[in-house]
Amino acid sequence: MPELPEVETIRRGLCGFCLQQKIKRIEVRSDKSFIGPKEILIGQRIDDIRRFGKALVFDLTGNVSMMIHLRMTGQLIYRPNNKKSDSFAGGHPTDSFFAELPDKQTRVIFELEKGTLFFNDQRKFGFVKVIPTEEVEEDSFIKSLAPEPWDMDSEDFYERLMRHKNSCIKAVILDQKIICGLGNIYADEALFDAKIHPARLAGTVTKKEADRLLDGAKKVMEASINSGGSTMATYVKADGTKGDYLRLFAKVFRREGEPCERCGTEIEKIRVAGRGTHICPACQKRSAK
DNA sequence: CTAGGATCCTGTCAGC
DNA sequence: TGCTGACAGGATCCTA
Repeated sequence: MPELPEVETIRRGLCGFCLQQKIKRIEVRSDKSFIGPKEILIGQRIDDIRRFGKALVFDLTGNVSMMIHLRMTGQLIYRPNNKKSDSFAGGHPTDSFFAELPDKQTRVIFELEKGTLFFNDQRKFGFVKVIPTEEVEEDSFIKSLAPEPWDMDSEDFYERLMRHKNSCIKAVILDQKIICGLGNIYADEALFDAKIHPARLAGTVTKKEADRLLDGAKKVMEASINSGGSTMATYVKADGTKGDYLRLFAKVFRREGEPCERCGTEIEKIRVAGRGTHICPACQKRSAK
């Protein structure tokens, strides 16, 4: 569920809390959520946290890394040993951010020197995977990722769309092998920004529209990253305040029934590519413009 | 090769 | 209250 901006926000946040800490102990509470030998991570120090699309890679000493993918419902929550210090939570927003941990959804616990990192994941689609550091780029998931919008020029993007002429444009931009970083929220927001109906076949998208869409994708994800809190990652102070960042940010996502801020038409929720999809039916016509 | 749908798993919510 | 089905901020696998 976390998309590129959330994962980037988590990366930055966790860097501030976990770098240079040793992993003292790992408790795996769900075998499905942890792939590989956990023993070789014990005693290693966290040197760096990298991001590949929506996946995080923790590089440890000893030439070993661990990839963490949150998929739909994963969360990473850091709690300091000193309860007066700030904690950090990011990922699928639930009350676990503020709860006593571990809780029912805790799948892996990383005990560090100064605190504890909890990997929570309601649906168990996410995972932690141990990989030798020099093989990270060869991992089949990471290897298959397309460039992010900032690293793709508009001609390249248009050509990629035209390779999937008969798929809905929304399905195409959700495919991480075609363009990397968008998920269900930012796909809807980018299509709204570019005034393109999500159910249109990619082959009907003009070059000019593709340019707008690529710009829109950059714009909505940048805005989210720059908002600091992003849409769901959030710093949790000792007094724990909750904020709905998504509502501040999203123009269409989960706004069905509300007026479009561009034209006042009621936002609708439809189904495209098997996913809940939010559009302004007036701004996003089914034909090219 | 592409395109579509089912699937992994758990929880919540609307409707009866 | 209790049941049922739909749905969920992702990605893969299977089928045609």
